[in-house]
Amino acid sequence: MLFLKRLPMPSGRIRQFDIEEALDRALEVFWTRGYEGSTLPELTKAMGINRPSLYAAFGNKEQLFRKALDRYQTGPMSFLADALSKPTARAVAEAIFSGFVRMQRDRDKARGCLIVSGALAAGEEAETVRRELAQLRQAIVKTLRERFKGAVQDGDLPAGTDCATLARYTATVLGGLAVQAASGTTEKELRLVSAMAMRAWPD
Amino acid sequence: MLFLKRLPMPSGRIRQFDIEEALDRALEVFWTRGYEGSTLPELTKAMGINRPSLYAAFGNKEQLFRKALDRYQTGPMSFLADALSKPTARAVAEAIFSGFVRMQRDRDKARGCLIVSGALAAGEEAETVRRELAQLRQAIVKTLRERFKGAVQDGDLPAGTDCATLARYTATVLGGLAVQAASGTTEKELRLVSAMAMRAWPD
DNA sequence: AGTTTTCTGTACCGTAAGGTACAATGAAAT
DNA sequence: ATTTCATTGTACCTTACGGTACAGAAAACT
Repeated sequence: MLFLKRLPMPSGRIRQFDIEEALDRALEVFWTRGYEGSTLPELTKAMGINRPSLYAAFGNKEQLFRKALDRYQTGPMSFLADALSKPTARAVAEAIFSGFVRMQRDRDKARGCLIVSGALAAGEEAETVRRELAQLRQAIVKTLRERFKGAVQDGDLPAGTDCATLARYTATVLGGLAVQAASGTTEKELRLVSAMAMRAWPD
Repeated sequence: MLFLKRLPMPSGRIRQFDIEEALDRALEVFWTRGYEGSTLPELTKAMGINRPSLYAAFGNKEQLFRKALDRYQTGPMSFLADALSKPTARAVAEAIFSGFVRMQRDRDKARGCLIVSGALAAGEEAETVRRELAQLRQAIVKTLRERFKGAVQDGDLPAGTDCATLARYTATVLGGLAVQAASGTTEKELRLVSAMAMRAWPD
């Protein structure tokens, strides 16, 4: 006899907080402080929950960071994936830069980019997170490269274009904008830099 | 009656280690781990000294970091100040990019740039260091802007050039290269990106 | 109603962080 | 040889970290 798994009928006390809202608050802390710089007291205070609730809902600090990172990519950073569907390679890059610059708007403490400042250099205990972020940055380069290769086949980009370098240049400017944003550079200034960066574009 | 200050005659046990060599080792640790990620055990082990020696010679962790940062600027990063004396604005930018790329050569763990990855986002206790690094990054932009303004007056750059944006673009690419280097991008790849970045240059 | 089950809050655990007291060491000065 | 005094090594301090035990609270099931 087979027993069907009862999916969502746990009984017991229901969660007193919204799990996605708490995740947004955690994201804000990680964004501002980085992975290592974010402490459990600061996280729990920002999330409005206590420690055992955090661990029950998210596992531990590292898993919480990963979930916040996912939410970052599908939320504030969603312009990146969206940009890929722009018609031309140039439009893709423009959408990425302008999307990032716009994302910095009205942001108080959490300036820059979580994928960059989450853990650029870190201690031994944060090595895993650091390495994962580095891989993610490289994965973004790879995605861009594939997109640009398609653009060459479409005749959008000139034949013989170095798509790998074009992708790395795009990622480099994006990362550079993140560093600038974290240094207090204003939105308007970032926009001017983005426009200048596009002058390097082929054609 | 005036007493002359006896300058270098302390008697007592002499220091058993070379203070500049120890500083170089500390720099390597900060470079790899960032300010927060560098622990006293790792620092003292790398420096080959014990804790009281470190505190006697350098003050504390924060002051040690500042001294390592100074040494970084006058050592590995000296190409930046040197680049300013290049004859043209374009040559300045080229020297900065190629200097940074060359600096990454033969570097094992300490990839990237201390000014960027030392403390991009950090906890409360590292706020001072983080802010100082952000100011330093902005100071670099200012220095470049002044250099480029001079280039306009020399007729090297076209009249009406937006020197502030040009300076910020240069710093953005440099910061982006630092992020890329910290992500494992190779020297050759960085060189190609640098060349592409120069395509945005005026004229 | 009572039982079950999950979440919440307090209070705590072990560990590691940055920093220091203090006695021992050893080179220079007398 | 003795005194002097900064450096060295051990051992320790306080504090804060990430993580958890456990009892109380509250919603669903019987």
